[in-house]
Amino acid sequence: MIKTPYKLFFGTLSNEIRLKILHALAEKPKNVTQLTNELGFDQTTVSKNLKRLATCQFITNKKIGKHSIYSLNKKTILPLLKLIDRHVDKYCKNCELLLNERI
Amino acid sequence: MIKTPYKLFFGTLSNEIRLKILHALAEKPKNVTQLTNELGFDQTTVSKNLKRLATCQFITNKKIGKHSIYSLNKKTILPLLKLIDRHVDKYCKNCELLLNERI
DNA sequence: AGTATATATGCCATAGATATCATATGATAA
DNA sequence: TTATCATATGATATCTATGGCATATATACT
Repeated sequence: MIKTPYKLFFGTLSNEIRLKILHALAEKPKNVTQLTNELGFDQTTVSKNLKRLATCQFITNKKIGKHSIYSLNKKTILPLLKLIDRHVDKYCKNCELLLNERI
Repeated sequence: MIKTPYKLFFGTLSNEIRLKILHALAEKPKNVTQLTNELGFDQTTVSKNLKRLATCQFITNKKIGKHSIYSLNKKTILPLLKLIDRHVDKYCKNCELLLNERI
């Protein structure tokens, strides 16, 4: 059980697959099959992670026929990632090193 | 092994204890003992989570004698939390409901 | 109806993250 | 030096989160 929005939201963003999905959707809206082919994960894995991203409203979806098309919520995600990028730039130039050790 | 900065940073923020530490440090800089007493966790737990927060530069520390004083990096953390707050306000008014179910 | 395609959900083994115990290191004072 | 306080680290048991299998649901077409 997730207790706070912060934990829910940041937890959603701390997953490689979900980050890749966000990246893939940054280009343009895509359906599940497209994402599955592009990313190479199981379709059920993609679906579940899409659900979690949608729950957080980081993405939205629109059903058209059999297809479920997901779009990035750019208004939130882009500033969020930009903030982290600026933080890395400003404070974590040597961050690469830390990534190789367990913290 | 943590592979990307995003996963590292967002993972750091998706933990109750670390969020509480950030909240406690928002008030003023504190040392490990103060935080331990205030939050009620084991001292070693507090120390380790402080380390991870410091690794991400979300907090900084200054050693004075035997004491290690930690301060919030307000320039990053405050805008970050504000961004999430605005997102919740804008898109996730009913978010409380989702928090009670597994995603 | 049946078939094919697209997406979603329940279950579960397992990988990953976590808190705590025991212990170590460091710093100050007697 | 020894004792004490403050903080940090290593090992480990436990808990959580995860991806993928099997399956279910949904939609469209014949």
